Amino acid sequence: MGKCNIVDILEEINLFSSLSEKELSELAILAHISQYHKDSIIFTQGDMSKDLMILIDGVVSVYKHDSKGNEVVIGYFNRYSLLAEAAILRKTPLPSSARFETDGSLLKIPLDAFESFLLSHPGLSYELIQSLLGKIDLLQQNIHFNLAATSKEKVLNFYQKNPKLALDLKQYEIASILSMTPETLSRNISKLLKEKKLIQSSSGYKVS
Amino acid sequence: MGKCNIVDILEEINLFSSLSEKELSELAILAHISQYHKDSIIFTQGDMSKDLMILIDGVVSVYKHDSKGNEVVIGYFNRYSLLAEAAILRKTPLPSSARFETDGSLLKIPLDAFESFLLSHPGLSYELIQSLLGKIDLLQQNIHFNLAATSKEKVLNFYQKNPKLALDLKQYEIASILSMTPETLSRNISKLLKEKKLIQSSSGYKVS
DNA sequence: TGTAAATCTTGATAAATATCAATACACTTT
DNA sequence: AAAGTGTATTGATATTTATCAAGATTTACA
Repeated sequence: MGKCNIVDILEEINLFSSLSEKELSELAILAHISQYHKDSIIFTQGDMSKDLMILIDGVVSVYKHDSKGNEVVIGYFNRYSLLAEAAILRKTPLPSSARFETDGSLLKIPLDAFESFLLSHPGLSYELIQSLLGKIDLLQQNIHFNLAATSKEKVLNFYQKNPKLALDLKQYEIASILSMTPETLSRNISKLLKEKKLIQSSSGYKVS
Repeated sequence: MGKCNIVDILEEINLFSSLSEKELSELAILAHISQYHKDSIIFTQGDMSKDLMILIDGVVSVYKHDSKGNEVVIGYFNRYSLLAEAAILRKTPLPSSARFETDGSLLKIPLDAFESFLLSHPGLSYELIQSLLGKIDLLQQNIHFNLAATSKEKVLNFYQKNPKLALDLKQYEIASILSMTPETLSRNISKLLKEKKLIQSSSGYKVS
């Protein structure tokens, strides 16, 4: 904490790519970094946040609880992801909870400071808009896919799009992301292996 | 077309609420309005659009085709909705198709003109960000809901959230939005009527 | 008003996924 | 190597939703 250079970190974040060194150091004064241990809860559904949060290190899972109390994982995030930015910027209660799955750290910028910074730095608005557009795109893909796809298609798509994540996660964790049971996932993996759409490698499954 | 005053229309659009009369008339020079008849196709999945599109009048349905070729309606839009803004602003192919369900009209602003206008009017960036955040919120709610909900919950939720739309649409259209069959919708309406969670009124169903 | 077309409902059956239970496998720890 | 724990697979069954087919109801309009 004390010894990390916040400017160096800010430089890596796409959202801030339009800012000069000088502007970055102004921003650095507003921001601070917090360290977290594995399994720390970052926020809980219904919370309000006064800080914008950017994940700097580690893996974070974002999840909700369904009507039966089951945890449904919405997604896993890593380095330089904005967390729950829509609710935070709109000052509405957070729609989900988040937890560190590994040790990690978070950059926090007080929302009011960020907002005035935004007003005085038009280039930042542009980057923020791009970032939000990217998010909308992802969400829309997600919706369309989930509407149209069978379990088998979801499984294949997951391994195609997240080969790296697939290696790290347990099957029951993948099942939770795909909102199906581990049994259904297992059965569909078997089918895809038989159809040679997935191939088994030493440490997991690969596509093709 | 000839006789509508574009400035008057622009004034009604939230996105442009921060602009002065003078700025609105600058923008009006860039924009134009097109009239459409019922059933006109506005764009087709895969198209690129060089114009930002804002719905001025009429009802537009946005839809995709699933793997079996069935049309899946993603949503119905009315007055002052931005259409497919994420793909258009990112200059990526449109992820869905859109069609007028009634006669109507569309305001179009060439994308490059809009972009330079955006750069020179920071207040507009702010409004655009708010609009995008609202969209993200909606999409996230949609995802979370669809993950967790049974058909019956989806039906009840639809009538709660869209009482007005529910009156206008045929049941098979509602079924398509909820991505279930008309039969399933009909059976769930019956159940909800029995449980008195929906009440039958002269011209449709109401909640409670 | 009467008829045809469109829409909605109901029933029987099929298909997909969840649930529950048992077993198999893999990785630690000793 | 054996025991134990966590994870994955398999089978039997239940539940949910889709599909197909037939009827009932509503709407349009001639």
